[in-house]
Amino acid sequence: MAKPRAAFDLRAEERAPLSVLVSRQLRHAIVSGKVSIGTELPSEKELTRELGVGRSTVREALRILQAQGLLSGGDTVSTRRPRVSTEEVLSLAAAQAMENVVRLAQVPLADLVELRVLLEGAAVEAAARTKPALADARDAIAAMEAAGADVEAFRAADLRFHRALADAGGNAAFPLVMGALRAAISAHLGEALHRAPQPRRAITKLTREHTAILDAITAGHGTRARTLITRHIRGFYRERAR
Amino acid sequence: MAKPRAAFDLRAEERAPLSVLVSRQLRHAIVSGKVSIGTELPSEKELTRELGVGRSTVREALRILQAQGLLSGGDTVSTRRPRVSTEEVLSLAAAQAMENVVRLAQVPLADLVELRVLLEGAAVEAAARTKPALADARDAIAAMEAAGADVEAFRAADLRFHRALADAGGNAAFPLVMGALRAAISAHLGEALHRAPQPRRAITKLTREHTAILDAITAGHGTRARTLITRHIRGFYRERAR
DNA sequence: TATGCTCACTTGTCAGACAAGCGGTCAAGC
DNA sequence: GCTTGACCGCTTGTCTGACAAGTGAGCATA
Repeated sequence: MAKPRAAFDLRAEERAPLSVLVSRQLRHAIVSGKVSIGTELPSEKELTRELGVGRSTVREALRILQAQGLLSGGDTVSTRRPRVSTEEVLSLAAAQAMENVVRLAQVPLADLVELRVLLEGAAVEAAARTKPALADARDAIAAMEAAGADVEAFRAADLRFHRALADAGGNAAFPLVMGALRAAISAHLGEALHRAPQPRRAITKLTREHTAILDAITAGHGTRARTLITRHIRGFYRERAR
Repeated sequence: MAKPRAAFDLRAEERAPLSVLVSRQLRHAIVSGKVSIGTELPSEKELTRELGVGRSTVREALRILQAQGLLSGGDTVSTRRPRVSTEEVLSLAAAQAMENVVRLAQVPLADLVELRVLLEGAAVEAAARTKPALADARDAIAAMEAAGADVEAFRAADLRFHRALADAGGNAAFPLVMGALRAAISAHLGEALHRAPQPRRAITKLTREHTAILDAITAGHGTRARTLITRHIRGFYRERAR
């Protein structure tokens, strides 16, 4: 296709652009842990030399990895070297991917909400059994009580609370899926809470529900916690969604 | 940063490479449905003209969207125009993103399996209530019975069966998450079935379990179906893993 | 010692070049 | 008339060279 094609021994079978091959190679090095999290990559020119391909190719490969979330751009503007992402960034990328699918496939909001109910229900039930530390959830509730009518502050605290619950389930996969779900859901829902006629009242009600859920967990009442959170989530969406 | 910067009225606040801006713009056009699925994009040169940016920039933007799964390369080799992806392709990309996270975050296999149990359990329970058409699942079982000792054929049929169950749950979000999970799980597990000492026997056993699950669903025994599939999945992974 | 200047290096972007493959046109041959 | 083969343009993939702008390190000066 182009000139040198470097020292790659690509099987003629596998017809993929060089840039894709390069990105795969780098991806493999990353996910296999060969280069650790937070590492700065060499400059583009160095990569050009090391990989034996042109800079455009290297750049395209980097862009692919960046889009997949495996690399995240540095903070400075001009000298920013891409770094191997933290899982934080990566799960953000996964969330966005999920959101893309959900939007393109036009998954109904109700289905997303039911999935959320299922996951969070399972998480709180597990938490009631294992009784992990729930300081974060407690803090979040305190923040909600302090929020008053500040919708934005409440939203942030609500996020923290539900994330804490997902973590408390003890299953590392839950928070990841929940994160993806959250992005997809809020894409549907937008800023529904802002449209509430009486934000202060709504916030108070939701906060009370949160407290009840947390109490049920700490008391070890798994089934009750599940019922409460199911009602909590369903109720919220029933009210807000259209 | 570069020369023309085109007719974009980007706020100086938002410091992002032009290629990223372009990709965002295109992404928006896609997910908002402005360009429909399967549409072929204009050639790179045309995009260059339309967007007022250089070809490298356009190419990087396209690569980003491709990595996100929003665009998929055509089938021909040289004249392949990127097309707006089907959800099929997109959910594949989401699956890969999920896999990245899972591997980098080192989510334990057991957690993934439990999540799968939860989802499929809920799906079959729902299916037992709603009794949707399950012809696909039945076909898949027939294919398994015909597979004999052909591990690859069995795997394909197994995939179809479980996908059919996920679909049967009636929740459009399930199959998407399941797809993502599957990629992550098989990344962990590799080709475990191939290592089974007696593939034929293992296949027969699994097929029997599948049949029992399907029967329970069609009989409307939701709880039983859930129990069976839970055992089925857990058992499989307990045997295969490690 | 603190401050400011200069310079090398980096990324972002563009323009131009070429190889290879695909599709259509058009003429020659049956 | 229909098939076949050469040819030409367009497209993608890749490389190279160029330049603007920003960053940071080293160095000179107050």
